[in-house]
Amino acid sequence: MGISQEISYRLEQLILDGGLAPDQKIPSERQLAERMGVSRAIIREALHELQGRGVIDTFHGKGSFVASIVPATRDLDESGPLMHLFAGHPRTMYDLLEVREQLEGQAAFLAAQRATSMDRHRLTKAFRILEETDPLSNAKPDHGFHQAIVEASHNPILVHVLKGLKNMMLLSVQASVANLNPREAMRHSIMKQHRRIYKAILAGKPAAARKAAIDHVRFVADSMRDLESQGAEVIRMPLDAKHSNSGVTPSA
Amino acid sequence: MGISQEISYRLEQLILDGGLAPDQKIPSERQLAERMGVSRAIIREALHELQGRGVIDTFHGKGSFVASIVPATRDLDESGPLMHLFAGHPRTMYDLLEVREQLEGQAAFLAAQRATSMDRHRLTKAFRILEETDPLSNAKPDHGFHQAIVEASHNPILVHVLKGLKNMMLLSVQASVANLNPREAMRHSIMKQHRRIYKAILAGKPAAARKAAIDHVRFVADSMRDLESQGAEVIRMPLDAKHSNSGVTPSA
DNA sequence: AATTTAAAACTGGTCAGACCAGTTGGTTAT
DNA sequence: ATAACCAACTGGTCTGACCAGTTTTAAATT
Repeated sequence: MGISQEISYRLEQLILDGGLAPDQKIPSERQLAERMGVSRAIIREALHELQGRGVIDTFHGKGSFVASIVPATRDLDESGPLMHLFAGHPRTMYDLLEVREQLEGQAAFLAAQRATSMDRHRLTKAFRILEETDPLSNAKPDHGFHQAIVEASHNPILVHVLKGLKNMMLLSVQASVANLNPREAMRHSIMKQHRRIYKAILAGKPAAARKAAIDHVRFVADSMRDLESQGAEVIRMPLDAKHSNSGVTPSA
Repeated sequence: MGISQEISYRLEQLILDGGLAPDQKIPSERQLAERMGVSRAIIREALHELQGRGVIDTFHGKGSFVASIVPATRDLDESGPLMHLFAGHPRTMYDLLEVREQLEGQAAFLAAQRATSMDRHRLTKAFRILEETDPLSNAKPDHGFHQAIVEASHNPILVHVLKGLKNMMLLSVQASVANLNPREAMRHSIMKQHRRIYKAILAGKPAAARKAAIDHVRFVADSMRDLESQGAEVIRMPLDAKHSNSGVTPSA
């Protein structure tokens, strides 16, 4: 074991021992370096390791903080530690949609055959809000609707996985639906798709619900693809050299 | 995000997408530094992050290597509390399978339409090993086969999600397939299913591949359900730190 | 020639000091 | 009081050197 490992171990120990509580600030790299009698490079390497393990989060100019153990279901604030990794890759958006397609489909399927009366009530409520809002200017209702569906599936794993994917989604693109071209035809299509999903679930038709959900996601994906081919800037990709610190700021 | 993160993303993507296979050596730090146009310090920090996530292992004087799949990656450790919540609840197993069903299906689908010649080669290799081994006494070949499929899908997100699910799987039950009742009929069924998946992918028939994969997972799930109803002890929950191996040895 | 040995030539590990780039808070000028 | 500004934080990156294992190469010995 190198010194770097030892340091990360000691830091981790420090955190776990209660010396440092979640969201608490960690001493600066220079301080740690001096206090532990080691170069700053080592400290940085150790911190990166902890960062990789999701133990801490680091912010330029502010410092490093102990990661909160539980994401706390906040809106778009934080996502899984590992999730950040894929975000920013150009292809990631479509990779995500390919996975989401199936999962949303399965969620709708299960919802259709498992939704309780309370689920149906919540779903209806979410759907009404959705219908009353412009789906292209506000993504939240859309969010709520899909969330209601997956929760009605009564599969915690599914809920968890989709939540993770949705977080990644937000990191890859500002807001999937919101960025779509506000053409009237498209707006109408999306509403129609939502209604189709909703009705299928309420009617207790799993197969139909699945198909409707899959078609919906696929439609969104295709729309984005079209937009992109038209030169619209939907996807950010800071991969190569002159990356310009694009897009999503955690605190905003 | 800093350059350091970007580098680790790029490396990660490279590894997950099959550019670098497990146990394969990663270029030296100095090489990477020059090739990616950054300082060696950055490379080291990026590597430490991957190291923290268990993606790679580093040895003084030798180099860094892609970690073998086996070691308990802290991947979905983000769901730490979640894990503890889920594990122990028998239903979790089936929740997992419900999700996996779709994902494996999608993986097979994509593999069928995207697999390169190298993918096919790896898949074939994995399949041969699978056929030569008793699927009920050793879960590793099964693992390898499914892994080869999902990697051939060329969707890093899918790879990641399925890996996470698989980890949760291992926590819920020692070894899904391995614990099945070694009835001759079942053994034959499973082999047949594997072959069906394999052929569909090689033949480039996405729809058929998906169906085969879904049927396979569903079959396993049903088998477990049957077993459980017969009073067999299928579901275990080892999550505790101490008890190392009481009962079934994962044949490590 | 075959074998042993020693020396390059790798690899990662650590250090030092410098400079860039965000963030923050206090001081000053308005 | 408010705005503008500057100084002192914070992390981010670069450079080049040197130490410490490992492997390869070439010389020395048998």
